[in-house]
Amino acid sequence: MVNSETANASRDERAAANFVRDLVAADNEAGTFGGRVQTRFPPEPNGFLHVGHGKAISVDFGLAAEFDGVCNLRFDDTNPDTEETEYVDAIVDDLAWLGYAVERPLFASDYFQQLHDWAVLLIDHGFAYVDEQDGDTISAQRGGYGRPGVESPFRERPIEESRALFAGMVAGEVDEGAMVLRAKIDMQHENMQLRDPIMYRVRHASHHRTGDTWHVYPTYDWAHGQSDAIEGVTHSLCTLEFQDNRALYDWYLDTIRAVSPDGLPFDQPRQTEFARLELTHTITSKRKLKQLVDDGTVDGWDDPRMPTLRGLRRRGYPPEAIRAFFDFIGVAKTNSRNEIELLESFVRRHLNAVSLRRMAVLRPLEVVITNWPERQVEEMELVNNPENEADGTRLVPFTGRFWIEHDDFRAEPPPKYYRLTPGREVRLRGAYFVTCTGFETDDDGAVTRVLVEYDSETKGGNAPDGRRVKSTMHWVSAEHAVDARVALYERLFTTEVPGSETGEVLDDLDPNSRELLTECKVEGALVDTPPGTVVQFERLGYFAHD
RNA sequence: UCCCGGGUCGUCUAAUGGUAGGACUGCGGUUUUUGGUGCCGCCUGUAGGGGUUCGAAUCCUCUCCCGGGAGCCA
Repeated sequence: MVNSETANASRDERAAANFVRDLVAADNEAGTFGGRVQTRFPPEPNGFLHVGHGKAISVDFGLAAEFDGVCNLRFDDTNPDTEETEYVDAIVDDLAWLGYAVERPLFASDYFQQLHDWAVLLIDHGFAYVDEQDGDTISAQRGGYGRPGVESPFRERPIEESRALFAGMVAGEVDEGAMVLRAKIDMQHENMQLRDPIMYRVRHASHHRTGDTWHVYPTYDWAHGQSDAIEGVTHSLCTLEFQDNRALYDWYLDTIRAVSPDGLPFDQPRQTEFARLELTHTITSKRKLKQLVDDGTVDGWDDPRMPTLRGLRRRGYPPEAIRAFFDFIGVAKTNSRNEIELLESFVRRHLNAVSLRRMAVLRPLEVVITNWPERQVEEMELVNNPENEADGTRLVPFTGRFWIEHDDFRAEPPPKYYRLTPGREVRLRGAYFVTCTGFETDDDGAVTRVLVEYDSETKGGNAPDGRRVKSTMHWVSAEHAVDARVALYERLFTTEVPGSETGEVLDDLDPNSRELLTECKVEGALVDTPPGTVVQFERLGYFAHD
């Protein structure tokens, strides 16, 4: 079950817009694909998945699950120059983390032979030809928007000649760039995608799966629709920039069907485009992310500041929250940019419901209870999760010397400051009321130690006489504090493109975009528990133990 | 310039010919053993002009604006 969230998914009674869902439902009603629903998620294994891919995954897998259908993970590994097995494994891993475990991924490269045979069929029927012009020439002949293209001088060459030349390409007898196989469609077509697109190019690179078996590799367009058809995909969902490719997608399938002795053994899949995810303050350009990794701005693809799925994972984003976010924002054709705050709100909502609370002091300031019995240690019972009683309580040691947050004391308080200040009584969470009786400073006047007196009648944080305090503060016993490294997210995005210390490498980022990385500081902290869990933390959002 | 998409609060999204609603953000209040959480409230929107209709965000029409498209990338 993919959509098993209850608390998180029901932010709005109404389902978010999902025109693809409506379309699939309509197809089912009309019996278009015999009630069958099959989708696919087709990443190229040339990098790590980021949050933008997450939406596509959610759409592809989520929709299939919703209609009791199937969603394949199919690697679009048609370009040996850029693809590596390392990425295949990482993508499978990220998918599983997001909640979509794939038992057996598929590969476009598994269809290379079939694709080749279909290409030969198209040649034989005069629908494809070998062009010996170079790339610049072909590009120039394609024409422009509103300007017709020019037909290649090789366009009308004899079928036998194209067939022999293509065989040579396949056999590895042709240099890279010397020839391509092109579909013969229409050089005057107003849709540029249909001006004799390239089906095969020569590459002598070793492919991550097929090794040196092939010397020709299919282009995206020639591979995609047929791969869908071979697998029995009914709904081929992709992003908006492929809208113009749909005509070609259909042309290839229609043409193969027309010239095949047996036709195609499946219903023709239908491509539908939806808007990709854009998030404010978030880079999803693979090139720019790679730049950040390569120049050491971040520690790697899984750096918590990265918008990659593995970055989000280390950042402590629960996959359930991410999926709930995707459900909420819906699927539409409108070009849109979601605010990162909306994603964060889902993260907070989820974390608030499930996180075990712990106290942690980031910038410690020592506090001494002057009337505390020497060497006395008490165990205070604190609630693990106020949102869920079942999470129980824990015992936290308390002594006469402890740390509080530096910001929680002010020698000279500004107006409306309710925390510790000379003469004021506050509550130490789950422990005692204490009243500030003084403080010590160093030569520069900086506060080094705060002195308080405690009221022994207020154990647990309640005064028998019913008096109240304006503020409750967290603390960690100095004697028992555990030193931890935590990844801290005070604000979940950066405010500006970094300055000189990291700025140079990012010159080609738009300096006005304010879209860079999530602000993330990895800091030392004194916590009341050993590392190991994601916990929510007062005022700061939340943190994850490193 | 040609083709294809798309325009509802600041943002995302409902309303498919019948009260323009929700969430996020922001602001204010309230509760609270963390200034968190919760709860309540406020703010702001149908790109524009014509038309059809008792009635239009919705249908027609013209205009404007935004996005994508001329890799041997995907």
